[in-house]
Amino acid sequence: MSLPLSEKERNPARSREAILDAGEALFAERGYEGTSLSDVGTLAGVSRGTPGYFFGSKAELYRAVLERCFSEVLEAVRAGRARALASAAEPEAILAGAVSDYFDFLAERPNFVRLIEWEALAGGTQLEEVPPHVAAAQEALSALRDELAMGPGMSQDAAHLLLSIISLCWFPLAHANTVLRALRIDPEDPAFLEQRKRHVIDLVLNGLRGRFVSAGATGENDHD
Amino acid sequence: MSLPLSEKERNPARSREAILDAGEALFAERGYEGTSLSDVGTLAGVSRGTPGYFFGSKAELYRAVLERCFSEVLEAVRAGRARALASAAEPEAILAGAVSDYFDFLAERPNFVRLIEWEALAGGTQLEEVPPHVAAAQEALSALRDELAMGPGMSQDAAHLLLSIISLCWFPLAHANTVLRALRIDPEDPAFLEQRKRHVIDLVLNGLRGRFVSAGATGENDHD
DNA sequence: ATTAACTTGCTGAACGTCAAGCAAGCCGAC
DNA sequence: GTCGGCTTGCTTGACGTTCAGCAAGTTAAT
Repeated sequence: MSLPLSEKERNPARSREAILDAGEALFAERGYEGTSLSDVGTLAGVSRGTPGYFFGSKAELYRAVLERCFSEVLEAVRAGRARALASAAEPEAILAGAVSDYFDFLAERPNFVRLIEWEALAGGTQLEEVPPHVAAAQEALSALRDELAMGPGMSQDAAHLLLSIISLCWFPLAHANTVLRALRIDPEDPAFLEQRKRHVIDLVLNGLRGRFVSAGATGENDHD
Repeated sequence: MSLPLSEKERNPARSREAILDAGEALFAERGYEGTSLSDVGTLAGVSRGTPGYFFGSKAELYRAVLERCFSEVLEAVRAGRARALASAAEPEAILAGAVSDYFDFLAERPNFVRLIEWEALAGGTQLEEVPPHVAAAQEALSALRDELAMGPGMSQDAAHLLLSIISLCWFPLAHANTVLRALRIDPEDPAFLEQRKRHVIDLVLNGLRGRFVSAGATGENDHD
């Protein structure tokens, strides 16, 4: 009979998790170079050397953090896709809902956004070796193609649309300290976030209707 | 009479410039923490200590790099605005041209994009103290408001539209190594860039027409 | 000769990694 | 049941490297 493991006992599983959590927080906050294993240890409540003991090296700890993060993302993509497939709503409403979900997903995961921003600057070399990353992107792309029932000729359009959705949702989160601040926008303001989400969805839907739908059936975004 | 200053003579102005150039390249490539003054000196063709001699400290060199970068940006914004004011074209065409120009501007300045990405992750604390940064954003916003002849009630819409334009142009450049690679897009491909630019302009124009313009006058983007 | 434009040597701090050490649990022998 | 040896979890000290900043030195221009 194993008791719930009091705070002070040995517990490798909990130590591992604590180190992963601390690593995620610190790598997201300060980047790979800006984070020392000593800091990770301190934040995790273990000693200087323990992160190295469990993960072998700083690089491997970093990769483990990325891996765990992207598994969560991939899961979310699959869940979203399943929900879309099961839904009886029309494509526009489904797309609007998906954009809304993605927007919220990112807004709730600043660590994820920042980790990828660091990776983008570092060249994305670590990211390539994290399988769920590519899988998540590819599955999202397939889902969008399927949902929009696009012919093979329009597959480029799906990629562009997906890229635009990601750009629009992502950028305000990544650049709260630069562009948004210069524009005197407070990214914490929930009113801004709501306006923003609506604006993004409108842009995407208008873009989707594009040149072949007249401007009659607008004005209702009945997602959420 | 001063000759064109041969390569080896002393020349503080040229050394300063060389150090600024090297600093810009290295800070953009590796970030503030990842760049050593020794590296800057080597790339600038001077010794280890010279960057410190001219700029006092690493932090001040960094700020000087940002300052020079943003002066260029501010100049470009003002030039663009002047061109728009002098143009007799209709607002849509002017907006399309401005988006196209901004798109190209960013694509030609990877250092600028990367410097700001690093700043975004560092909290933007240095950026705040670089006056041209805020000025450029504010002037771009005013220009957009003026151009679209927006009433005071729609000023939020102008900010959102500007933010969207920036997001759409910026993101593919910043995330060539992460999202684009996962989507199997080659960001170097000129065909992609052209498609992308068109897509962004279409999104923006469709978004602008929004709900009050019918889908008749589309299909021609006669900018460039 | 004096000043400005550099260069070189040095110092102290920070960091990743490795190796040694210690303590807590486990397990079979008795 | 307890004792001795072994493994595992974790800490601490040490080494080599890197770097920013300073100080002292050296060379070129005026």
